[in-house]
Amino acid sequence: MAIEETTPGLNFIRAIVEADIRAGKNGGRVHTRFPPEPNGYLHIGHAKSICLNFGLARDYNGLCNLRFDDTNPGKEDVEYVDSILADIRWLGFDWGDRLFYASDYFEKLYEYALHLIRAGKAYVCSLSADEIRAYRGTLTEPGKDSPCRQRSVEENLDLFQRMRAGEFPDGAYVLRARIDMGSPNLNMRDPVLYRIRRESHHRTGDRWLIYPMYDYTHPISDALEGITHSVCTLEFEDHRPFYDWVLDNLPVPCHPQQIEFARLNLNYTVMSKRKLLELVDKAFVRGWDDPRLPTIAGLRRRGYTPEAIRAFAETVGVAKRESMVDMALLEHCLREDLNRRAQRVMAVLKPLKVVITNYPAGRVEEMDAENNPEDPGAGTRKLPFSREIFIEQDDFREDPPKKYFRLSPGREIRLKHAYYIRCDEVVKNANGDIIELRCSHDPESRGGWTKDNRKVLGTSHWVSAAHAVNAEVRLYEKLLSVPDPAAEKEEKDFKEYLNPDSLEILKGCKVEPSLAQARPGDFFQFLRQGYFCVDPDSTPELPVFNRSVTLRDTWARIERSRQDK
RNA sequence: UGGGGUGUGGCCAAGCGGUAAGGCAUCGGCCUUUGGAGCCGAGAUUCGGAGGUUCGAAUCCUCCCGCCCCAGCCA
Repeated sequence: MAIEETTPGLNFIRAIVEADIRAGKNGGRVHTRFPPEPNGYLHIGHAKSICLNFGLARDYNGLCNLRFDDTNPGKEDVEYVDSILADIRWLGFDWGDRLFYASDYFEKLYEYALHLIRAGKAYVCSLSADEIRAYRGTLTEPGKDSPCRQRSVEENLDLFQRMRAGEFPDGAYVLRARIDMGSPNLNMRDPVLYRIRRESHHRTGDRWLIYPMYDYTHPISDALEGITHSVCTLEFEDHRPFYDWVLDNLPVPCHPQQIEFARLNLNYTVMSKRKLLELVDKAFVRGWDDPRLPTIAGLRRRGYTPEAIRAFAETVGVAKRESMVDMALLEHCLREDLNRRAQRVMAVLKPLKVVITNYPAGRVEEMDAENNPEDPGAGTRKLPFSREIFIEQDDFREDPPKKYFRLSPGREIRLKHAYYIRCDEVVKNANGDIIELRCSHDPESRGGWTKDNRKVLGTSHWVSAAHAVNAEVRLYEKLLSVPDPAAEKEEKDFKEYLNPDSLEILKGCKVEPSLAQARPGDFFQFLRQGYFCVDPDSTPELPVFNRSVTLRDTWARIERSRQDK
């Protein structure tokens, strides 16, 4: 694994793993696995688990398998396995030749089931789904034994084989573990091991008519692969006694240890597969890779880097308490990565024309611009400057408020890498809209300096009108308008909280000429605005940029706090 | 009113009997040809609450309270 992060501090799982290594457990071996079900796209929460499992293997000289938990054919699809493979690879992890599918083990799983039946530890039950539920009891009352619990081994064997052979319709029988209907842990009240499903499986086709349940499949799959530490999320804590029961009652090669941690929750977004699927299916977003979604595909299209996501996964930590991580932390991780690496470029999103009246018409100067002040090795490039330029509409106020350090009538600012300009005249149309500024430049300020060292109010980005490239820019905001719909007073459907302003498409943006060559996947810092990446929709005729994250914006904060008052 | 977990500043999170790490966010200041970046500084007399043990407790004990998960032939 070519991951460069230094070994992170110890979380409780690493503490367990290190203690096991010290104790010589598993011969000092560490072997984890990431076990997604191919029924949806991976999201940032999965990324945390991926980084955890692959990171454990990386840091303790171990291995991490990728295994698809594909035991429910009705919900699963190859589209999902393909996307999952691509996303994990993109995140920077490598499972080597250890790509497995639970469906690879169907035959062995079946044989193990036979073993349980012969040992009197599993039986075929003819109760209906409703009856099983009724017999299960409740949280506070014990369940009742199924009348089928005493079926003979021979009859169970015969029935189970015939279930496989397809002699019965869906739902006619299930295979159940015989444990304890009085257990306070519902998962131990004779859980279902196999159900009949006449469904075609994306890998095994129509070979199977019975499918094993997750709780039965998972421990055996782990054992067959020699997993040492089986890391999963908190909701499976109650399942651990059954995980152990399966392994204790079957002649499996080893007994992995299941360890549970709290899943990641992020505010202002949705993380459940069900909700993500709904947003995609009902076209609230443009697809699984919509840049507003916390899916890996969406984050990638948004401009997130694998490095930023990995750093985030390390930073949030691993623990057992339910938590809600602030989206600002994710954004911070992206900024930190991109600040070091992104080339700075000039892009005017909402253009305002400026005519520099004392600059000769037809003259073009090539100004030197550094590509990245954080990285001297990034070099410089030439920017054409001419009499007519565009600046940002936000960089001019006819009536500037206090602390506004930008252009206004009579005031002087610096055009980054170019000249100082002073605003002499504001041109408006019949509606009173400002359509043009007439300014004069100081020829002595070429490059953005003057000998007298006088201070200017601020520095603006700009682009030469004659040389600018037209572009489309997509601005993204939070997916939800509230941090946590579940915490709202009124219980509404989560879709009620979708932020109506999560996407703003800007046409007619003006970007510096070098950006005509930008390719999908390239990322930049649009000076003073944020980090942007080239969208796959981009064409040579019309580049399309996605805003990945804004720069920290002190002025915006001042204005916001003024509004609050 | 069964069982399993969990409660440390706004959000994460260390800490495992010796007197509250770190990150994000926030607020000041410095610096700045990005109101970016960077740098410096501020904030829990306190660890869900109440008792107790101890020279000493976030860490041990007792009781109480809050929150999460479990009654799929989903994972």
